[in-house]
Amino acid sequence: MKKGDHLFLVDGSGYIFRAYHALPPLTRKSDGLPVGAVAGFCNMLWKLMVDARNTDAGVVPTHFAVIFDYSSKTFRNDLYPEYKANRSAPPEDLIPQFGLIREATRAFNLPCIEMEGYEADDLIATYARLACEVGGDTTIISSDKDLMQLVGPTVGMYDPMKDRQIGIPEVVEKWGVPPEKMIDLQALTGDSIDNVPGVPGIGPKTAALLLEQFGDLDQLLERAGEIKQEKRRQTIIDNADNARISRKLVTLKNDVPVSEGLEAFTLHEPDGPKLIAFLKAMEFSTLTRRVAEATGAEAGEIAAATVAVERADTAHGPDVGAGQPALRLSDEEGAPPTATPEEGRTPSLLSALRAEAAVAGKFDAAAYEAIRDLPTLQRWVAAAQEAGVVAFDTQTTTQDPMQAELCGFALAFAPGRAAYVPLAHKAGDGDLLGGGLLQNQVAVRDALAAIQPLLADASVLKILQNGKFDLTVMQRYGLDIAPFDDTMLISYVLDAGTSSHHNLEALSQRWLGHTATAFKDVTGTGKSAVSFDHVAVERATAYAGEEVDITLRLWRVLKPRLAAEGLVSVYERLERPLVKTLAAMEQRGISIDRQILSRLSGELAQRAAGLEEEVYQHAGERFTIGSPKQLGDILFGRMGLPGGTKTKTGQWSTTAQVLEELAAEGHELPRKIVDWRQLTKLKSTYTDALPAHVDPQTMRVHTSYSLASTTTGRLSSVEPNLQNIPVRTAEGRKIRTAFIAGKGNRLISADYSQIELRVLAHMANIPQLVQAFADGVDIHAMTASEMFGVPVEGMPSEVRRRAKAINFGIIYGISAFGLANQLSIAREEASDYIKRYFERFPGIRDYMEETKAFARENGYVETIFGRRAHYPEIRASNPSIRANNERAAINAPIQGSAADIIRRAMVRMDAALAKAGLSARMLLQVHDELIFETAEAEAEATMPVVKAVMENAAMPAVALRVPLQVDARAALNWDEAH
DNA sequence: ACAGAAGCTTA
DNA sequence: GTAAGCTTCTGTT
Repeated sequence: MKKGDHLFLVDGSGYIFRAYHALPPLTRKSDGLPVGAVAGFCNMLWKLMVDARNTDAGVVPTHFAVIFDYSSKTFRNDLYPEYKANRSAPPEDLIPQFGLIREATRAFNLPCIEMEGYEADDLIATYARLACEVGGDTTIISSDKDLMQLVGPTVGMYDPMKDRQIGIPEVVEKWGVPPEKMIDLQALTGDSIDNVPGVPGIGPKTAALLLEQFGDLDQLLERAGEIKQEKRRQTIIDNADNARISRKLVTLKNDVPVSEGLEAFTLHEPDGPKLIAFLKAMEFSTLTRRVAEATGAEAGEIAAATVAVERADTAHGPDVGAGQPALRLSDEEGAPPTATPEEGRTPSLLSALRAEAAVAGKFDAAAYEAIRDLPTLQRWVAAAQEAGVVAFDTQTTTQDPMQAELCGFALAFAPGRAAYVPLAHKAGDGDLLGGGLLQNQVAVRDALAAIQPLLADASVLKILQNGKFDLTVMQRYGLDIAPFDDTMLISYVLDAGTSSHHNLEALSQRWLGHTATAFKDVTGTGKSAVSFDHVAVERATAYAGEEVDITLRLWRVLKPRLAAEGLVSVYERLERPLVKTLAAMEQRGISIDRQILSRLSGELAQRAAGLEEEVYQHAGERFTIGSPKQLGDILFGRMGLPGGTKTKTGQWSTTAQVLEELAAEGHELPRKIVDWRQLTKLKSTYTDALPAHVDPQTMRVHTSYSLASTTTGRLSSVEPNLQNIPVRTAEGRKIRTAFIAGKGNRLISADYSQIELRVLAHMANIPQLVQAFADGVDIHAMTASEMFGVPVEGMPSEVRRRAKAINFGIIYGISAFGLANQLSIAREEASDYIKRYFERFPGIRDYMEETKAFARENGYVETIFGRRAHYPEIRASNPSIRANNERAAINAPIQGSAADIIRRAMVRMDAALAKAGLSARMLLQVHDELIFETAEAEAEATMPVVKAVMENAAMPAVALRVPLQVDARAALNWDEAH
């Protein structure tokens, strides 16, 4: 072990008890052998080995050992015979698991360390010290407070069950003292479980206070007479000896004469077949599958290990886990694997190795080459072709790919080996109109001709970051890019939810430990900003070279994780193919009628102005109506209306809901404010903003879809957002009439009916819901009928409305508070509804509880198609944060599965239309709706094809228990088609 | 010039 | 109660 290495020490004994008590259901193998703690232990080890770099610290172990207690008798019993004397025997069903857990450790190819006369904690202290002396770092896998005295600059702790790092600040936060004072604190507080006496009546808060005051235990005992509180003074004086003996008991021994050195802990690749044999013997099917996927082993071909388990009734000695392991694998233990070339590594180890190497790799901007002539470019193309993998990135005049003009492009075929090809950089300052083209640049036509064979070469994988941008730009210049990988999307598939940003800067920081040069630092900001073609070529080369170098290195780190974590098919089927599909949709754009919008804008302006005057009349003064602060002061301050709620910043809330309630009580002003807000919202966000987005060349509106900005797998739409065009009110729908088909064409809108409830019915497998969807009945009416016993025929609309709100609530991870809010009813009443619902649909409650448990266990949830959404705060101790995460975790598989289904439809759509001989073009996606434009004559023939693709989109990957239903309509504008 | 809060639009 | 993006106002840089 050397400087920079990282040692992981797992507190095996501590973990056994925690895993046992944290897993409520008694997990047993089919023969009745209890294995819950073993399962928890194996999952934890696997997660640590595969995912270590996902932790906040982003550390990867180079050395690894699992430490156990040998027996309950240690040198501490010589100091204090009562030490741990009142500890009761372990629970009966835990006893056989001690040996199994040691065997599990060996199956993982990890050293299993224990020593007579010492506790695991002493061994951990000793190894942490040894690692520190050779310059290495240590992470102790435990949350035991007894180990916190070891925390320091090179030693941290990690709690795998709460996914929490424990460093110096966390110790101070929890105990009020730094780690080096933990010994004195424990000496004062004692420990009833371990029978460490301490000083009676002194708890952690008081102990921290005293240590703060006196510095340390010796000072405290020496100057105890200075303590002001009489009773406290006396007990400390009386118990000084107890405190001293307690200190000896809690002080960990860091000089145990250990037999194994740190070299023995070097982390080896797990032996797939051996591990799988053990996991199969334990009947851990999920983990077996994961390990098989990650190690490339064929689980079906590996026989379960034969087991001989020492049962509780035959156990002997104080600690049944001690001594000989209770279980032997049938096959011989192989020799530890020696260093193997990279090609032989499993994906999980490969990605770990690469993550480590990537952090170590240095960036040198001066090493990037500016390609100034065609022969040099051709040499680079040849080198990239030879490498088979090349990162590619465009530099352009604007961020909008529909407007962007190419300034140059960059290539990298190995870490540190990057070049930039300036094509259109201009001379001097940007003020001078058309500041002439610089000399020594390859002509755009020549450069494109040179690069085209590379970008189209089927044997060369192009690595892009947010490839939709580069693909769109290059397609506008007539070039296609295939095949390609997209590092942004790989990161999104792996880490949706763990991190909200998958842009180059964030990924570089996280995975390479490298702060990427900011775009703004190159082009300037605000008024003085210039477009990239006005950046000096040398500077541009440093920037563009760095970007593409980062992209290539990220790919090397992230790509193997897809296989290691079983996410290849999500990436290859749901993400990567959508890049091309969306690029095409964005380039097509949609036609809008600017006259309609401009006329609407005028009307809205007039009506808003009229309302504005009336508002001033009623208020008795002129003020900024759009300022909630001023409005709140006038309504609830000066006018003295009964104010309802305050916002979290203490301002009066003036939401539409509050104003509507006031209006219902007969106040006129709030009504006018609500109306004014609606009109100005429509005007500013839609009628005025949309025309500004019409592309001068195409005369159409081109939105941009973001593939990686939601946690659940939905797309989002920006600049402009075409996924929130009004529809609910008549006034708002007028906006939709401005979205029109081109001359001689029709728009087709096709939307899924109740897709999320159908997904829920499938996932939770609820008989009544499945039947209702099979029968094609009104699902909300059916729900109401089940809940309230009201027949569907002649059902009052209010009853159905309530059931509908509950159905939506279920999808959103229902709470009584939220449902009460939605229906404007008392929370108790909402609570009753929910109770009644769960009585009628107990499977839904089970499903929700199982989803929460899965999320707590794994930190993420999965869609039907295997997409993951991470909720790292699901185990937060703050009940509000935890509840928020639980609701989100319940919603994500439902919303995400629906998102996956429409993604699958979109990926297949263009080919299906082409195959049917139809010319319809897919233009927009609004979560459960697709908008097409087609020739009028083909509209009728197009709809059944679209419907079929959408309704069968889950197949063949998943056969849903319920049919999907799609409604399609054709019309001249979006309002009528919808 | 930018950031956060409040509010409103969609599925 | 889920998931988003955009505009306005307001206070800070």
